[in-house]
Parts: sequence; C-alpha cells; structure tokens
Amino acid sequence: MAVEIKDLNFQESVLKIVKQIPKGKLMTYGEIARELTGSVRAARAVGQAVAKNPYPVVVPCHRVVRSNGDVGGYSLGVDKKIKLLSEDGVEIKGRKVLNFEQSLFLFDFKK
DNA sequence: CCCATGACTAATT
DNA sequence: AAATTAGCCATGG
Repeated sequence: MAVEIKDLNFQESVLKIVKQIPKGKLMTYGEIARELTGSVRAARAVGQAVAKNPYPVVVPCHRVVRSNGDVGGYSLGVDKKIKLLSEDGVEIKGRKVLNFEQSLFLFDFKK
C-alpha cells in the first residue's frame, strides 16, 4: 500500500505548469496538453495526470477547466472546485465559467 | 503487448 | 444550446 514513487514524467510536467497559474486565472487541459505534447489531443492524458493530484491545494488544479468553459471535474468534487474558483474571484454559473475566455491565463510562452 | 479507464476536445445531430 | 459520437493520449492491470 505504500505509495509508489513513480512521479517524474508527464504528470510532474503537468503539475509544474498548473502551479504557474496565478490566482483568478484559468487554464484549459488542452492548452496544457499543447504545451507538453504540442497537441491538444493529449488533453485527456493531462486530465488523468491531475486526476491523481498528489498535492491537492498545493497545486491550484481547480484553476484548470474545460475548453468549452465548463468547470470540468475535481478530485475533491466539482462543488469544491467551483467554491475555490469563486474564492479566486471567478464567477461560475451552474457548471460554466462566466467571462471564461477573459479569465484565461496565457501560458508563459515568451520563453 | 492488448484492453480498459478517464478532471478532455471537436464535430455532429 | 444541449446531447451524442468518435478520436486521442498517458497510465495501470
């Protein structure tokens, strides 16, 4: 039952990016996927990576939403996710984010 | 190596 | 605008 030490990979990369999301900003799984694999197709893999979420709260994974503006899911429950987003100042309507594209965080691609 | 699963996305209906 | 379908990718058994 001891937790396996298998980090260091796709998952860590995802977490690293998510950690960079400032408060009040949002990011989509697709964008993260594109940063890692260069394609939006790995969005699911990204979702899986954060789904393990080894460090809840430490990593603001609640700031990662769907590309269509839907809040998506959350390990601790979508309810919790919405609450945290509200705390960040992000308005949520039902399961959709208001001003979604407006609150989007453009990843640091100035490189 | 093959199969199943999932915090996704885009295209259709 | 909401629901359905199909496609894609990493991870685990």
